[in-house]
Amino acid sequence: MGSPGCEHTGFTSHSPLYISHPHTETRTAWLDDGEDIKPPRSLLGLPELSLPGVYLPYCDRLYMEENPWILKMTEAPASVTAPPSRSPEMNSAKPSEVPGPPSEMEGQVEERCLEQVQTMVVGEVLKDVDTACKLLNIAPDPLDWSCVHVQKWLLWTEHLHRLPQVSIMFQELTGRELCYMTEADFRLRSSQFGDMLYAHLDIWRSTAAMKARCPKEDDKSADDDSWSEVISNYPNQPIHLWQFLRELLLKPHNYSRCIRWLNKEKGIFKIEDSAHVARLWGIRKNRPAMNYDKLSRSIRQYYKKGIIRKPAVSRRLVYQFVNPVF
DNA sequence: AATTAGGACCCCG
DNA sequence: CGGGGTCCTAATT
Repeated sequence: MGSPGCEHTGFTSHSPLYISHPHTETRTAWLDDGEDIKPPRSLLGLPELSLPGVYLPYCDRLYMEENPWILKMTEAPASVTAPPSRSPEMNSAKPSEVPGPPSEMEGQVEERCLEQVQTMVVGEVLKDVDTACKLLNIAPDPLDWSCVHVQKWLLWTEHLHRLPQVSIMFQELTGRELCYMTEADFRLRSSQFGDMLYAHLDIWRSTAAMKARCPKEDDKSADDDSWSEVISNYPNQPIHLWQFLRELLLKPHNYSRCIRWLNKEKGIFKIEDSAHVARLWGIRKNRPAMNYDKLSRSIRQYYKKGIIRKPAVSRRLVYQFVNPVF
């Protein structure tokens, strides 16, 4: 009876982001889009996040969420196209729109727009790195990673981009060692995805560098009450399943598609996508074989401990925190 | 076919 | 020892 979760937004977590302008035309696409389109080489090796067309490997939900700037950019001479998916009508239709040579003013407008985009992109990247850090319980700077952290990050990246398991090829490597590897080294370990992983790592390093440079740049954003909240301590404090679930629940922006409150006051929540939640838990615990069967077994252990129970009216995939202190 | 409930056993910090 | 992970059986939805 229920419609499965994916509908509300209309985009999938891996819709491509399109940005184009007269001089640069960049399209990013996710690997499982079928054709494997990669960002221009020049973008991959960049030490900084400064680019006109932006490759955003792990900003999954990035700006698919009807963002204002997309509209702005559409009005500007430089056109931004954000095809919702594969709708054939969208692309080729309008010959009248082909712009002449850009005037100077148009160039300025364009630059400003690009600046805006960059700023927002950087913000999003920072946010996503932050989220990943908290979920994985790893430091933002790859240089600080242990072998375990490296594996977590790899699992995470694989998960986010639906890569096959390449993490096995990077075992026994610390973050520092990883950072010293060249792109060629990466490709040696995975001929198909090495460069991609290299690019992702590069973004993390850039982000860490940026954070180091301007450490006060915390987004004020009100919707993310995540900064102080939660997540206790960095060191490898083992996290409990119920804590992890609570973390996900407290980040509806990122995870409401797989787990959400039915009644926050009473602590009642529903797992919308059991497989996804299990995967996240597996990544967090470095247990690639985790699945909902096992996760739910662990939840059931909480019954007799009085941490989680089934609500009065039992429904599938619905649980309740016994002491909802939120 | 998925989910639920719990028993059993094992591993690890 | 506690908290899970893994595997399994049986019942329920």
